[in-house]
Amino acid sequence: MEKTYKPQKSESKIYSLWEKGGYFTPAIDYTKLPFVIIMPPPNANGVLHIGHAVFVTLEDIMIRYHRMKKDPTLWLPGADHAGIASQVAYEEVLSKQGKSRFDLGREEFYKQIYDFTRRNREIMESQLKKLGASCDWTRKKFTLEPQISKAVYHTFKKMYEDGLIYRGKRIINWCPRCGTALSDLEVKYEERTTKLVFIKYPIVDSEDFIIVTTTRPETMLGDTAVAVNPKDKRYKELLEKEIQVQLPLVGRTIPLIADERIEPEFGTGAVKVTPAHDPVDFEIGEQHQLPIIEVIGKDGKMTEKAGKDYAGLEVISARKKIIKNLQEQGLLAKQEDYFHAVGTCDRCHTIIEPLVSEQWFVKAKKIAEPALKVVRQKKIRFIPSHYEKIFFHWMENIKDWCISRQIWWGHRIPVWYCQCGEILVDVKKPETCPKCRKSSLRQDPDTLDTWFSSGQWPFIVFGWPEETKDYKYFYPTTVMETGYDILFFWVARMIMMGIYCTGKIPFKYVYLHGLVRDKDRQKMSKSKGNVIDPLGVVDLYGADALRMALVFGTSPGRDVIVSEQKIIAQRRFANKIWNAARFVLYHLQEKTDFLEAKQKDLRLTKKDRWILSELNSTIDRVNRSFQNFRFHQAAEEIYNFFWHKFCDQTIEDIKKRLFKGKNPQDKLTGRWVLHRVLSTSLKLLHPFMPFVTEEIYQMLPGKPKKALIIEDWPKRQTFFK
RNA sequence: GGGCGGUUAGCUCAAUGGUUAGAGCGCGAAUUUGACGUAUUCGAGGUUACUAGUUCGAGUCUAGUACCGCCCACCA
Repeated sequence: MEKTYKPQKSESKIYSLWEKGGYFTPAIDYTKLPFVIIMPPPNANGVLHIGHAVFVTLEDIMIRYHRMKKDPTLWLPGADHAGIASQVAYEEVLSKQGKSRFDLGREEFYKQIYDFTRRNREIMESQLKKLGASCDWTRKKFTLEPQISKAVYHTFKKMYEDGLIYRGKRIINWCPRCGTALSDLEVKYEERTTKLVFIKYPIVDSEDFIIVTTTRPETMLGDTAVAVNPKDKRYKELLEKEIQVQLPLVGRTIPLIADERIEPEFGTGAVKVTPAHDPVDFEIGEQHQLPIIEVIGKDGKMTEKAGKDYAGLEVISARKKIIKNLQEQGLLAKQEDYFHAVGTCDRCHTIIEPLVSEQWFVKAKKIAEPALKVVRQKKIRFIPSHYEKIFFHWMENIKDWCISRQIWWGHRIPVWYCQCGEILVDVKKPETCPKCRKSSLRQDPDTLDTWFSSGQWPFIVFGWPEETKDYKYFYPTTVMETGYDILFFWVARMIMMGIYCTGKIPFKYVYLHGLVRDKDRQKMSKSKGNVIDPLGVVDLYGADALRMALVFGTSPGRDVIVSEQKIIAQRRFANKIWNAARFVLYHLQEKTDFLEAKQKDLRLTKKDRWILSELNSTIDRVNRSFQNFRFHQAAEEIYNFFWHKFCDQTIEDIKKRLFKGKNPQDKLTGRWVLHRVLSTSLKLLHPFMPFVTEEIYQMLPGKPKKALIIEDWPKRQTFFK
């Protein structure tokens, strides 16, 4: 054995030993309940980062533990096409070549991005292996493969027929850069300083004005009313008179209306109403039946309806021009600095334009109710449990979910339009229109929100809606382990869609981990230059050290702090295990009589009995920690036991006996204790540090199994004198 | 505006109402020991943010205060 542990020499060899053994594929056993984790499919638009290493570590720990406990254990790997994210990523690649997706055309673009994601998937797969992920590669899935697409279409059709999916012209979040609608969740609010503008709107047949307050003066061109709170005394008289005001610069007259939603304390208490470009105004407009005048287009520029002075201008330049023109006409009351949150695109940080547009929506409230119910009934448990409250709060206030995206990369919406006006929803293109019998059907050009498909992941990976053997045995799954940052995006949707589609909860436990931060608690990002590349760490210090560093000193739901120091500390531990084993194996190989030794052959000392009892209580504590999803605690227990009890005390103690002892029975006992404690420790350590423990196990004399990965999880054992 | 967390050693974090509140790193000292210098041994370092309560017993439970962080949200 080498003097120090060299992970580079063992890891790939060990991984292929496991792969060749077929240990990652569970045997279906109807007499047993399976333990199942569906891997959160990494986005196929890049390589793995440290955040992925966190989920690999946590999930692999659970998987290896349950596999050793002899539960039929399945960890199903996959990859996500990640609609907008991948399209944005590939458009960046193209723009470096001076091209856009329009230069390629839809078909070619799709083909290229497919290749791009396929290459990434191959890299990711090899990276997962380097991290030691013991997932079942025979069952790996990709969200855009035909069988998955078919299931996604099936769900769309089912929901459409059940009236849960509808098409409507409503106000949505539009990213002018990505050129697509977004769901509310994909809008990130960023605090910015802008101007709060006070504009005088002249009252018709009067010398007076109403001063409105706005942060978006350019949208005034599309105003169709001015609104105040009905309880606002300042405007009581004007409301009673049912006055009209004249829209500055445009000249149109618009009514003064009353609406409860207007806060009298804000600005002057009077607000312009632009149903086409503000979500609240849209609602007010619907209620008061106001016309919708769209003055900003999907390109982020002013439209024809904005008038010839402004048409074609970017929003920002239109704003400047409007302020200037208002000022010239003496209609600008004042301007002040204003600090508030503006919606930006989650992917590209461009300011979101609320626009009225025809899109597909899911009636979320309907499917949210049963999801809320099962969590309230504790049929699904969150770890840590306080995320339940966060989940409730979001689910109780859920709004309709816009699922159509004007991008090319993703599942194309399974809807066909006929010239006769008929809308056909099906899993595949209908031959002819059943109404007019024409065959010139045109498919909806849009694609589905990525989360619409990933929301079905826990069951479509098993071939649902077919009642496959896998589906029947492995679904519902056991644990959904993922980051808290996608609780709403993903977890909530999986629960809703799981119950809706299959009538079953998709998983029993939701374990949420935190974000990875550096030792100064900074989020890791390329621009900050503080990213830790997990594969670089593996090459330098070994996968075991990385895994242990990611679990040590963390707790569920809390952010994970990693530093190189912490990884180095765990590499030292791997080396400690190695060297302890080196010592023990040296003595075990000398004489293997301990393998046949019965209890009566042994003469256990007080210290021997102490370490055996410590081993027992370590097993108990580790088991308890596993039951409570406290993996860090389990890791720390074994670390402490192995290093500070077994190495520091027992090995030092038995060392004397083996070198200087005269009595062969004492020596045999020493070897027996060393073997017993080392081999049990290897099992306890294996879920956390699979490589070094397997490497040592392979050298263990009289090993009962071909590999440690399929060993039996240790049980407490009682020894008498 | 609403909600959810956090505040424990110099730093980053653990701790299921129950011994003397623990790790890692860092710091100080010793040790070349027959597995390990990527080491070992020993040590210093804490009013568990603050105030009041519940309890035989509180870092842990309750209420409040102060800071810090995150999430959600239609003050335009």
